[in-house]
Amino acid sequence: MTESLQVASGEAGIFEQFPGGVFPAACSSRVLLDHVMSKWGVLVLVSLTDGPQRWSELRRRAQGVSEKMLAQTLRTLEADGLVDRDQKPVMPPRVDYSLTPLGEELAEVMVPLLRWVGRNAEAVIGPSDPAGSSRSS
Amino acid sequence: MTESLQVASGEAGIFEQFPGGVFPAACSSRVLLDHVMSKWGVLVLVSLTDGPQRWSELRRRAQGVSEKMLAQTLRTLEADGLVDRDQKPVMPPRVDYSLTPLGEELAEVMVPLLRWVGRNAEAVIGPSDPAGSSRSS
DNA sequence: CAGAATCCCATACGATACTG
DNA sequence: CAGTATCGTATGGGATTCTG
Repeated sequence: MTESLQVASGEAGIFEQFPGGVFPAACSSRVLLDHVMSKWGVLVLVSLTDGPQRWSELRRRAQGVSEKMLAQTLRTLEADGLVDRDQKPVMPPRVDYSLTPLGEELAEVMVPLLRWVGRNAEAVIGPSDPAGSSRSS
Repeated sequence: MTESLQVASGEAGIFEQFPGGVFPAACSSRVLLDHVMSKWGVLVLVSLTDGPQRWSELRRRAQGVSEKMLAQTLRTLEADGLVDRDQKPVMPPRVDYSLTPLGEELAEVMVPLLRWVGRNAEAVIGPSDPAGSSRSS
């Protein structure tokens, strides 16, 4: 039971990498983890899996994202070298976002996770009960 | 380029599952995604990969987590059927947390992502510059 | 169309104190 | 030890307005 996961992941456990804890607090891993696992970061990255997309396209596909958060997310991912921004000097302006090679690499390990969530969400959470299991405080 | 990811993930693209967008807003997938990708949810799940652990152990390993957030995270993950809570009726109290079979399944797709982040964090973020790439607003 | 800037609120989160 | 309860702050994040 305990070691099955480490075998399944193909190599030794993740804790050989970080013996003291999961990830040391306040290290670069935590920062990147927060960027990448952020609510909108995940959706943007996975959306771009489908190929280069424009701003308005991303807004539609990552349903519910505000302009502010989309801009902030894209700037963060771009600064991290995961997303490429291609602005065409035309009028009206046209900007295409796409995954960098590094971003594609990340997406390769992200997509299986998303697919798992998609498969198991209804069984775990329920058909349509967003309030049911998010009772905080 | 565009389709390489879908090939790499072993099956068709994730968008056959959700043609309209990444995930429809306000559906169960989003809820589970938020639970699972939450800052502490990730660390707790991955920490439990190493086997059953006690409350105080989890607090130490998920460095920086507050008691409040650890409790909240564990309750959410338990309600989702990802984490099992085993309270022994002894004094002083002893509680062991472990992954359920479903949780182990999730961890199997989560660990590769964490390993990728661990490998690439320094190259992407920098050795120790948490402020450098998180300039928001 | 593709954003930037501003305002403002909800809540995520941490610190502290208390309990079984 | 393993939590709960309460409080205060920081920040995430939406709505709106403005610009090239």
